[in-house]
Amino acid sequence: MGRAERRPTLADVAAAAGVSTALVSIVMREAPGASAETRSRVLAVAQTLGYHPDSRARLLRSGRSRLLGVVFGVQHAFHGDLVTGLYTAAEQIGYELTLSAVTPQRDESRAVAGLLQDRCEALILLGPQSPERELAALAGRLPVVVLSRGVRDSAVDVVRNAEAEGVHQAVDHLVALGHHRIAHVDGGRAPGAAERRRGYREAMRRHGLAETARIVPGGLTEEDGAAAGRALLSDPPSAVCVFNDRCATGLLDVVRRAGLTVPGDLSVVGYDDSRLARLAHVDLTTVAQDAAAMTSLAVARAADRIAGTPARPRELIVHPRLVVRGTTGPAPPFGCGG
Amino acid sequence: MGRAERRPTLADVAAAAGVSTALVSIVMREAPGASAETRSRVLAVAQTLGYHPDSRARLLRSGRSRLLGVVFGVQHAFHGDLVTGLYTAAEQIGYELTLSAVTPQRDESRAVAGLLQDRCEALILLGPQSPERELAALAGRLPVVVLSRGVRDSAVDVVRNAEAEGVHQAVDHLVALGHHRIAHVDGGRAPGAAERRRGYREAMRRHGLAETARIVPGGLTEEDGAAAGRALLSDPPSAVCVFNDRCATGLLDVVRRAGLTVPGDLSVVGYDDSRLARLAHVDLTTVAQDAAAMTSLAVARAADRIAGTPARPRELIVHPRLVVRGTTGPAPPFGCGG
DNA sequence: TTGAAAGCGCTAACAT
DNA sequence: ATGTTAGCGCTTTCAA
Repeated sequence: MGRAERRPTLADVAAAAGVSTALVSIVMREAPGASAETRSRVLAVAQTLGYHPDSRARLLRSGRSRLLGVVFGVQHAFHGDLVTGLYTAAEQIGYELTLSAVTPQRDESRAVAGLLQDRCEALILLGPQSPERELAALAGRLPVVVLSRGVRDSAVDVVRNAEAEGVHQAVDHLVALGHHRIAHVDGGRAPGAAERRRGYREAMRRHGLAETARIVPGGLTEEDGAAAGRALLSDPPSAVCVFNDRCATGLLDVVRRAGLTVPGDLSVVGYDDSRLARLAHVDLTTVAQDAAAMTSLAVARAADRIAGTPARPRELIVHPRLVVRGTTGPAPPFGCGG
Repeated sequence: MGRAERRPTLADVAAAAGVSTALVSIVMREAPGASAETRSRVLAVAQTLGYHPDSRARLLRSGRSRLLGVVFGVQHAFHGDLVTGLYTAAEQIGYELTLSAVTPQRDESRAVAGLLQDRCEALILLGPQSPERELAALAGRLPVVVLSRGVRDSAVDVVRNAEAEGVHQAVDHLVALGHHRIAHVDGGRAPGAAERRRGYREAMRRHGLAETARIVPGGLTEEDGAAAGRALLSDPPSAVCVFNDRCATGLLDVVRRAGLTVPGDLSVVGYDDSRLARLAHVDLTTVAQDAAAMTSLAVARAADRIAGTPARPRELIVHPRLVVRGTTGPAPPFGCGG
C-alpha cells in the first residue's frame, strides 16, 4: 500500500544530493564542518527522500548508545511519575531512555536482560525486587542506580526518599492539632514500610507518646487498608498515619461507612501524594515524595558513573514534604485529648 | 571498580574457543550447522567471558529488528494491562517490544519519533490522541495498529472493544433485575464515550424505556463521577450505568455519603473491570474489556502486515463481558417499578 | 561441520 | 569545506 520498498540510507541521500556520505553524516549530526548552503540542500534532499538515521548503525559505529535503561512496574502508579521525570532529566543531558516493564508475566531479570541486549550504558531500576546479590552482580557489568529502595552493596548507587522523615512530619502535624492517640497502619514487608514504621515509633517517642503508640498491620492496597480500618473500629484512635494513599483510601471507605466522620472523629494521613490523594472528593492529607528531585538525581548520577566521574555519597536522600488537605483536623475535645 | 574494560565480542569468543566467528554466530543463534560438542564448548567459553550478543549489530546485519514499537500512556492504568498482554503475545511469535511512553511533558509525536529511530518494524498505539491525518501519514511509512480508538484511514489497522455492546449487557442485566429508571453517566468527549452513550440509548429503546432514558454529564475521573453523583441526588434513578470504573467510584462515594445504600437504593455498573472494581470493598459490577484478546490480535495483525500477509477486516472488534459483582441488585419494590 | 570474506548503515581519521 | 577509507559486531553467502 504505497509503503516504501526500502528505507533510504545515508548513501541514498548522498547520491541524490551529489555529495559524500561523510558530509551527509556531518549534516545529520549537526556537527561542524559543512557550509550552510550544503547543509540546507542535504537536509532538503533527506526530507524529500524521507530519510531517518538508523540509530543502531549509528551507535554500532560510535561505540556509544547514550541510552539509559529503565526498569519499572507497569502497574505501579508512582513509577509513572518517576518515568515522566526521568524522560525530562535524561533529555536535558542528552541521553535517551529505553523502558523495560515488569509485568505479572515478565519478571525483573527478563526486563534487565532486554536492556542489556540494547547496550544501555547504565540502568535505572525503580523499586527493584531482585535480591541484593543480583543487583550487585549487575553493578559489576554497568552502572546501576536504584530508586526507592536501599541497597547495601557499595557498587550500586541509590536514590531514595527519607521515608521516616515523612512520617515524622505527619505525626508532628497531628500532635500540633492536639492528637495523642495516633495509630500507624503499616505496609508489612513492602519496600519502605520498615523505615516508615521506625519513623512512626521515633516521632511518637519524641512527643512522649511512646505509651499510646499502636501499629496495625496493613499493606499496599485498598484491600489492606479496609482490613486495617475494620480492625481499628472496635477502639478507634483519633488519628492514623497510613502506609500509603491506596491503603488510606480503603481505610477511609470502611470507617466512613461505619459512621465515623473524617476528620471530625478521625484524622487520616496517607503517603505518596498520588493522584488519588489529590482528588477533590478524597482530599487526603499525605506525604509527597519529590519525584522530580529523585529522577534528576538518578539521571545525573548515572551520567556521572558512565563518565567515570567520582560521585559521592553513594546514597542520595530526597526529602519528602507533608501536604495538608482535608482529612486531618483538630483532635476531638473529649477523652484524654485525642 | 571491577567493571569490564570492554565487552567481549563474537571475535573474542571465537578466538578463545579456537573456532571461526561464523561458527560462534551459529551457536549463539541456535542455528543448525554445528556439532553438539562444538556447541557446548563455545557456549562454555561465551559464559566464562561474559559474552552477550549485541542486538544492534545483529539487526544491522540481518536487516530486521523484529521489534514492535508500543506507544502507551504512562498514567493510564488500562494501558498497563495492555502492555502486559503485548509482551506475552509478542514473545510467542518471536518479536520484541520497545516501549515509548507518553507523559505530560512528552507528547505522542515525540514518543513515535523515538520508535522510528529504533527501526521498529511496526507500531502499536494505545488509545492515541493524534489527529487521523498524522496516523495516516505514519501508516504510509510502516504498519500501524491502533488500539481502543477508531480510525477511518484505510491504511491503519484497528483493534477495539465493542463499546456499545458492553452497555447493552449492563442495561439488560439491570432490566432483568426489574429496573426501569436507569440513568447513564457518560464520558463526555473521552475515547469510547460516544459509542457507550449510543449503546445506552439503543438498549433503553430496545427495552421500551426510551422515555425514562436519562444522560448525565460525567467524565473519566473520580471527580467527574462525584459531580455526576451530586447531580443525581435530587432525583435518584434506581440504577446507573457509569462511563468507567473510576468515574463510578467517585459516584459511589458521593451517593453513599448522602445516605443511599448500594445496591439497596441504587444499583451501579462501571466499565473497564479495573483493579479498582475488583477490590473486595468496592466490588463493582462492571464491563470487562478482554485485554488478552485485544493484545494478541494487535500483535498478530502487526506481524501479518510486516510479513505482507493480506489481513481483513481492517477493524477487529473484541467483545466485552459483564462481570456481575456486588453493586447491582433487584430494583426497589416501590414507585413505578424502579 | 567448519572457515573465509563481504557487507549491513553509519562515523571518524585522515586526506585533499 | 569536502571526499576517501576503514571498520564497529554481527550474519550470511559460499567454499572447503
